[in-house]
This record gives sequence, C-alpha cells and structure tokens, in this order.
Amino acid sequence: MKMIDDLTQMDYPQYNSYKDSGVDWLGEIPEEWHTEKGKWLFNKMDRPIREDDGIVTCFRDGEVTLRSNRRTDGFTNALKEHGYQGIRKGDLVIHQMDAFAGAIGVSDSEGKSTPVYSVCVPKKPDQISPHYYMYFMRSMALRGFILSLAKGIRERSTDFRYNDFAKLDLPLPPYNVQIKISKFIESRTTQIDQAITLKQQQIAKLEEYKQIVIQNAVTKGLNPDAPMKDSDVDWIGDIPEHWEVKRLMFVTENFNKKVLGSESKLPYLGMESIESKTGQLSNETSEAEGLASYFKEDQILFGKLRPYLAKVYLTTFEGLCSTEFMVMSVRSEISNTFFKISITI
DNA sequence: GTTTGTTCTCTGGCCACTTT
DNA sequence: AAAGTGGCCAGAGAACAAAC
Repeated sequence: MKMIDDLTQMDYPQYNSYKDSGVDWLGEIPEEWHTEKGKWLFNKMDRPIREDDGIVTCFRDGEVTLRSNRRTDGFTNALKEHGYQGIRKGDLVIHQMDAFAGAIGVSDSEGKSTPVYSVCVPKKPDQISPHYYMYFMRSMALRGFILSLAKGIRERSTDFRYNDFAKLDLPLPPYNVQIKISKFIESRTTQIDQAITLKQQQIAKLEEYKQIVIQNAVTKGLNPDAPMKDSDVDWIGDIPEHWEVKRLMFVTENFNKKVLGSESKLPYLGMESIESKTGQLSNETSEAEGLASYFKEDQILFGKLRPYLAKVYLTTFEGLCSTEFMVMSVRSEISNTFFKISITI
C-alpha cells in the first residue's frame, strides 16, 4: 500500500497564473504557454522508401518500431506495398485508422510503412518535441477525443488524418518545459510499471501459496503432527493414518437424468455459466434447448469438457445444465464442500 | 482520399463419430 | 448408453490491404 500511496502522491508544480486558452476543449493553460494549430507544428512527410527498409508498425500501445522487434506473424501483409513511405527514427507517427485507440507514437526505428500513417516531423526541431505531442495526442485519444470527431458509422474505424490533426489547436509550452514534461511522464510510468510488475509477482506467489494451503488441507489434513501412512496411490502420496482412500465411485453417485429442455421451466446452466477454478456461478442462466441434464440441490457439477478448466459447481437450487456436465450426488458421509474443493484442484 | 473487406489469432464452447 | 477423440465454429481483437 505504501508504494501505491507514494506513487499517487501528486507533486506537480503549480504555475503562478493560468489563462484561458481560447480553445473550448483545452480550457485553461499556464500563462506562458501558447496554442498553435497542428499544421504549424508538424510537417507531414512522404518519403520514398529505401531498398533494404523493413516494415515499421505503429501499435496501439504507442510503440512505433520494426515489426521484427515485436513478433513475426499475425500481421496482414501487403502484396504490392503500394504507396509505402519511409520512416525515420524520431518521427511522430499518427495511425489514421487506429489513432483513436492510442496508435500514436515516436518511431524508434528506420524503415517503411503503410500509407495510412501520417509521418510527421517538427517544423522547428529546436522548439517542438515529438515526444511531448505523442503523450498529448495519446492522452487525448484514450480519453475518447478522437472518437468524438468521428464522421463515419463504422464501429472500429475512426479516420483521423493529417488534415484533422492540422486543424487542431494544440498547446505549445516552451521547449524546455516540453522536455521536462516528457521526462517526468517517462520516469513516472516506469516507476508505476515496476510497481505493477512487483505486485503481479506477489499475486502469483500468493495464488501459488493458496493452492498449496488448499492442497495440503485436503490431502494431508489440518494436523501437521498426525501420523501418516502411504496411501498406495501414486499421485496422492502420504495421507494421515486414520484416512482412507476410496474410489470416486464409492463416494459419489453418478446422477444422470436427461430431460428435454423445452419441457421444463427450470433454470439452465451452460458451460459458460460456471467460472473456471473458482466455481463461481455467473448470473447468466438461460433457457435450455434440446437435451439437458437435470440436477437437484446440493449436487456437484463437474465440467467434463476440457477438464483442465476446472469448472466445478456445488448446486444451491434445482435446475438443468449442459450435458457436458457430470452430475454427482455425494454420499452422506462426505462433505459436499470438501469434495468440491478436492476435485477442483 | 475514403470506405469496405481481409487475414490471422486466441479463446471458449458445441457437436459428431467411434469405441467400449 | 457412456466414454473417448477430434473437428468445427463463433466472436472479439488486431492490423491492415485494396478497391473504389
């Protein structure tokens, strides 16, 4: 928790005075900043390609790099590479079709790309930082700004081309401030990413520990000092002395009643209704069609299909389920919940 | 320049056929 | 009739290509 607090403590410097930018969607900006149209800031390039250029892709996470740096397949490949253009390191690349989803970035590679990218270069390199505008535009994109400019009706394709960019009023902080802002974002996001990685490792460890706790409890009991004996079953190993090993067939009954779904009003559970591993019931109960299996309260449903998904559910009501579930009644001397946990792991 | 269509991958889920 | 085996399918997500 401490780490999160540290990271989210705001320590942004405040400016002494702000002014109205004169642009609706920008609101107030610091006194010493200006605004400029995109076309004043960047030129759209259209470079010829070179012989040994590799293909550069602008990804939605903002990385602009040679394809070969990320993966080798999964791309749609051009047959003729019609209209391909050159890209240089440091170019600001705006993906006309995917900008709305964040595909805007500064290239770290040299190469060629599809013509749907707007490849931009600062008009005055000593006054304009591509990185600052990359962060600015990505932030706008991810907040839905570009989507809001959409003129078309197609769902996952919002055109955002250089001309649209050219018409936008953008903030223009002094150059050294642009650099500062970019550096700040970079170091902050790196820190946050590191924190995320750390947390994920901790979560993974805890998950593993949870499994061990459960597994030990169901296979070895709660008393660590209890005398053990060999269960004579390879995959179980030692068990407490006073335990027995029984085949599933002796503790459960395969309860198998098939019903035509259309003849019943009972709620129906499909495979998708039970969450993997956790055995949680999602609220999606639906109408049964065709043949279904019938179950009563307090029975165990075990997903037979792709059993590694570990879909196990202890029923709390009467209903129908997909025939891909095995319906089992647990004999009275065994605890339902214990059984459920045992077969889930 | 615009718009519409492709291609691939991944994931989760259903179904049919053969064998016990 | 249950169990085992493999194929099929749909939908979402990604990243474009190419035809107008």
